[in-house]
Amino acid sequence: MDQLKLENQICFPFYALSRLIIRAYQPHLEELGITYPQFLVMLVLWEQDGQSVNQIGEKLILNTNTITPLLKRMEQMELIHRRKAKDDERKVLISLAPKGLSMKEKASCIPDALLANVAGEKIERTQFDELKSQLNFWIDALKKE
Amino acid sequence: MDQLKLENQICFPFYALSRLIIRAYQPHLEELGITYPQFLVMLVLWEQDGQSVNQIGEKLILNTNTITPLLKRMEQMELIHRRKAKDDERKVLISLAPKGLSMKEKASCIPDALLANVAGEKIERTQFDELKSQLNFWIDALKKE
DNA sequence: TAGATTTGTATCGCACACGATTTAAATTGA
DNA sequence: TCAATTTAAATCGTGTGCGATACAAATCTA
Repeated sequence: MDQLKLENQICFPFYALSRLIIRAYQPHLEELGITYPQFLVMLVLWEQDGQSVNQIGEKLILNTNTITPLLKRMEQMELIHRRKAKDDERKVLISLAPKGLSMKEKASCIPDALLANVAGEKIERTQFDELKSQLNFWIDALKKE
Repeated sequence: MDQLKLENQICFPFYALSRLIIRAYQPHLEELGITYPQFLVMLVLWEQDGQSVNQIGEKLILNTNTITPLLKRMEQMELIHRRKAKDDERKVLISLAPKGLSMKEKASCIPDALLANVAGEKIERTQFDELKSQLNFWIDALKKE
């Protein structure tokens, strides 16, 4: 029955780390006035402005029932605009509002600030990329389920 | 500005994997009638029965404002009992009810079933432990924040 | 081309997460 | 010893996540 011990679970560390990471982000994101999932949406839009709800959801692996209210809150905050696509009235296109666009500069230092805080100089770049590719292997495996 | 690309974030994979893992667990946990966080509480109690709310929260890295309602739901389902500690009336001790205790046997096959489904034979035990120890390094680093 | 199906988004209900605050019991200290 | 402090849970409000469902626009098909 040892596989039922918490310390022997591979899944719990992912669950715990995910929340700890979001916690670590929070003081930085508070200055921007957004949450972590909202920050992820901003990342996706900064990379490519004007995407449909579905496109954003696929990249973040989130369903519309999560993203729709999230985007509405971001619209309220005047970070983004929501408008129907002309070629397909079912689609809702999300684009950056001025406030959301200008936030990019302030956000650019966050990833580095976090790494500096948490890992110090202990993490090597190569070790880092190795870990990331391992994580992506798992993500792909689980997405196919 | 490349560090603002989603694919260059180390944090997003953890966030995504955490949710994908919970998704993968769900069909197995559905048979038991519990959720993933509830399953984690069961793991903690199966390992050691009769712990305080705080003790459980520390192990799962969750605050009482998350655990208290979660435990109340589990009490409703007759999986656990909640009673005040005799030596310290502030503490609420959580213990396994018969239904929660007998669930252990049915749950014992879940971890293996998941690994078999997802990873097939591709994951070596050693690689597995290596990953786990890396995750724990990060967890410890972030818990100290 | 009209009815059936698919697609894109939204809605509903429930269960986490968590910051901030509250309450009551236990402990501390002048 | 008794008021101040600390500690353990609970409560409140907001924001995700997600299964199930609804609904309208677009597409398919007989």
